[in-house]
Amino acid sequence: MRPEPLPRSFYARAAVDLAPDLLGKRLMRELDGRLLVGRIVEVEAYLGGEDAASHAFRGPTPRNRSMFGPPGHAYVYLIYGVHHCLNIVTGPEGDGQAVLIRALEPLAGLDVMRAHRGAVAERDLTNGPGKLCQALGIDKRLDGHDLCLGAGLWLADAPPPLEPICAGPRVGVRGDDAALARPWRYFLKDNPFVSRSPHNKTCVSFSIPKK
DNA sequence: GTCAAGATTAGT
DNA sequence: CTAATCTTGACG
Repeated sequence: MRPEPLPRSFYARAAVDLAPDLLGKRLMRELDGRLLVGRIVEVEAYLGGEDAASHAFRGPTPRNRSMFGPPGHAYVYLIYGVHHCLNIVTGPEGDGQAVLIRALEPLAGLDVMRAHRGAVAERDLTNGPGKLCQALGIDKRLDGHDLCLGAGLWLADAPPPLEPICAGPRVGVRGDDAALARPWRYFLKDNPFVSRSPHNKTCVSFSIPKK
């Protein structure tokens, strides 16, 4: 049976609220009749307006226009002209909020991921935003893709992670603006599939607020 | 039009 | 540390 896609209502809230909830969820990728599955272990929240590190900071452009569309869609862009990065659009339409998927724990279809990534260690298949896109065959053709259809690319529910959740500063974000230093990177403590970062040890413990 | 920097990665 | 080389914003 096919895992059902998470409903649009799941994505219709602030990125900083959704981001920690994405940890443990399954990222499903259907490619050439194969189902590739990864468990989300690391994410970063990016806001619109007040967040100078967000691509949405200066308003819509041809590249980032899908960020300003309805929640529950993908925002895929090319970084440094080389690597693709996958974001989940969140919040109200027009806000430009999104959550960057930074690392996965590979669960199924590892042979296909290896074919895309070459001869690397299993932990290096999907432990970075560019790496996981390459492993899952995600590129700009999926920019704007609706994640609520349950086809091609979508997210499926899963039990809450057993690992504690850590929060810390976002990777590769610099500047003087106060928002830039906010702990909007979330990852599973001591999970070996989290991308290597100097902040992995100096993390702030974090709990998902009860509903 | 030119130019530098960027939510990255693999390789000196 | 640097090259890979797409997208954007600052500038003339």
